[in-house]
Amino acid sequence: MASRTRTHTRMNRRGAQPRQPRIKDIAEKLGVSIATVSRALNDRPGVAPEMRQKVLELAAELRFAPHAAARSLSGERPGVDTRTGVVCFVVHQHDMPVASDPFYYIILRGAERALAREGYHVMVTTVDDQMEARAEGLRVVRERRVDGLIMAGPDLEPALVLSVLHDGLPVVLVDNTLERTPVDCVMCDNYEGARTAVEHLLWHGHRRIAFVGGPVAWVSTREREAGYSAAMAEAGLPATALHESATTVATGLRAGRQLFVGVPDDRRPTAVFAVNDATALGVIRAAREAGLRVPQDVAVVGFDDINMAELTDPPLTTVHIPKELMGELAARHLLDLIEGRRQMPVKSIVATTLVVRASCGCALHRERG
Amino acid sequence: MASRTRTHTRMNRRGAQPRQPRIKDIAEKLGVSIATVSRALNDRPGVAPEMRQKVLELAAELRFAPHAAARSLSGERPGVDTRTGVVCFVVHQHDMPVASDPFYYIILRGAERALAREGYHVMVTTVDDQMEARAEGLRVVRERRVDGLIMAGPDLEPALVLSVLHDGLPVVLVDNTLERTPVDCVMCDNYEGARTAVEHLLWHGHRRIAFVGGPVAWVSTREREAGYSAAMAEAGLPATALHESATTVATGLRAGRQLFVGVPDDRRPTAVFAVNDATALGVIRAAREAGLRVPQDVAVVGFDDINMAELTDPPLTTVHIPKELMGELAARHLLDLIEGRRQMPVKSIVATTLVVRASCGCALHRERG
DNA sequence: AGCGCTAACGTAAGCGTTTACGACTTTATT
DNA sequence: AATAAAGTCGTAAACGCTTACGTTAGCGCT
Repeated sequence: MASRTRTHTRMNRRGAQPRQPRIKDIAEKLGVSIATVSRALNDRPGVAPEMRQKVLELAAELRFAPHAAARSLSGERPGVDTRTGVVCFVVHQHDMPVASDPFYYIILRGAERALAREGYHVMVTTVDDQMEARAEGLRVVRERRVDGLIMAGPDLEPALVLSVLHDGLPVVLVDNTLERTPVDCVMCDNYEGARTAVEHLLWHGHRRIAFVGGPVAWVSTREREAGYSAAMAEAGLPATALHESATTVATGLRAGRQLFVGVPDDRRPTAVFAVNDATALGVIRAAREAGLRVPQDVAVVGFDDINMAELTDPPLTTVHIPKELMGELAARHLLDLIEGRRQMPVKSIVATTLVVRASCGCALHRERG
Repeated sequence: MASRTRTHTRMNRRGAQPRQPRIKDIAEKLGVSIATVSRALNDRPGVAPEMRQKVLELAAELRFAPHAAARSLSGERPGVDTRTGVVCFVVHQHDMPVASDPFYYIILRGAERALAREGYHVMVTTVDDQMEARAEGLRVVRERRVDGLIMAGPDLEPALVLSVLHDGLPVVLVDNTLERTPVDCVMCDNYEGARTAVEHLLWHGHRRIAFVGGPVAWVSTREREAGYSAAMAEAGLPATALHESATTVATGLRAGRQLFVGVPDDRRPTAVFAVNDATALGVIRAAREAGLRVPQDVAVVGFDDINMAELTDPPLTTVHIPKELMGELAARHLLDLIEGRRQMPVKSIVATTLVVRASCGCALHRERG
């Protein structure tokens, strides 16, 4: 029960300062009742225009801001708006060697901006693997009465998602889905992105193209592999897929070694499609270790288009994911649910685009090596 | 007044589900008063051990979680703990061409973990340049009664910081300071880091070393430039510093062009110390454009040690900043202030370390080009 | 037996806000 | 001119929780 403990220090730390104005202060200065002030501030009927005007002016002068906690507390009655104006962004972090992957934080930024525009605040919660989360659910949900959640991460515990869904809370998944479950989600087009990437490698003339993925439990791995397989099958070529326990430079390196060392030239893949950029970079390293040149001896394409993809060696050809847009979409979907504008869940898939740089061999084609 | 508007939809969206248990439910089932339940749950004296036990068991069984809003509302009385258990993480984003820099989000992650450990929740707020922030202050502070703030970003509006300080709220600055103001802050050792980096370039034999920085208004630029200047002065060499309007690949590129194109060989710098990694990578690009090899013709050292620094071309020699640690420290400082364990502000400076890779020329020295 | 004392619990007020309802005033209608 | 209707505002209860204070029961003591 890792609950915030109330210490012996029970002083109101703001006590020294003049405290923030309440509607009571406004009411007294205007000689009216607090009900009138509340109505005026909330644009409710039953207030004379001049009075409303006076209230708003005084409120602005006093820099009045309604006490959010009191406001939503007061609302906790049947038939009344009960929203808190707070949304929780949950990101699952593997306590693995910290991928240090800012992927989800860029999504967070996109979501935060869209939510702030509508007056909502965002609470961030990271949950890690052996968290007691499964046992006690999300504390933030039960204690803070958040209005909804955006959940991101490749291996969200389905039980966790289902538990908040069962509580009737609006949920939007990002970069993940839950089969057979009516839940909103925002994905990028993993399948088409992968397919396009592989087709590009095929266009380059490659025939032995390998796929390096993460855990099959991850949706992104499965969908990207499906796109890869489809492209290969269409070209009448066999598919060979490797699966690693994560998608980091380290796992890419390991997979790359498996593909390159001790493998005869005529069986070694001439191109690799990696499930993400970090993996791709690991594969490139492994190729170098094995004395292979990229892209001349092995072409490599990634997925994600991380910040520095154009500055790697060689500049990485990769499938761009519009991360901020995904965050913004997730926020908008969530707002639709919270404000009751929609009942049926929708799954959004944003388009990806192949960003052609050098690691696929295009620079060679253009005679600019 | 971009306030969350209450729509016409005034339904309690959770109404369908059985609502969460309140202490009243526990009290009724046990045939005691709510006061007793509250005391038992909060470890206050005046409850018989067996009764306390029964309350705790039933609470666990019902998955009871105290309503945080009600709890802190109830506390808003003189002489009583008024904390909300919520801390706000403010990050200033320039609405410039989106640096897309996850720097502050990695700090956020570090902070969030440390805060969660103590039972606090984190609210994220981004403020941008022309925000009404200056006019109306931080909404989240006034409405949500957060217990404290961690503020990050190179150009935090001092007025904004001062306004929350004036409200008596605990504040910790990260990667920034406020001169002549008693405020906690967590920095990395910009001066020593820069100095060490430049000394390394001097050790390589370079004499014409340029500095490419961001706005002088930014503390990081000033301190790193100071370290650079000190090292140069000590070596009896003149310093030449360029200042750009930001610290991105684009600004690095622009500065690099200024340093390299149309400059005679004997006046061109043979090494560049860049204020951060993005800038360094821009400089490297500019060098390439000018037909210069890195590190043979121009050595480059950065600052930050971004995720992909070892995978750039060439692998970037840079000064490592322990970002997660900075976030964790900021969180701990803030908790000290909130819980009243400390009055005097402290400034923490975490050590940086030079990570030697190839862009400084060390690979050549080791005869491993 | 009477006293004071303490432990255990109940009662009720209060935190800041919203809103149902009622009271009063003004205007419109007959 | 009487009355209904509409408009404006006040009163008070409620949201879930904490806590000051009051009450009761049990104890040991003289």
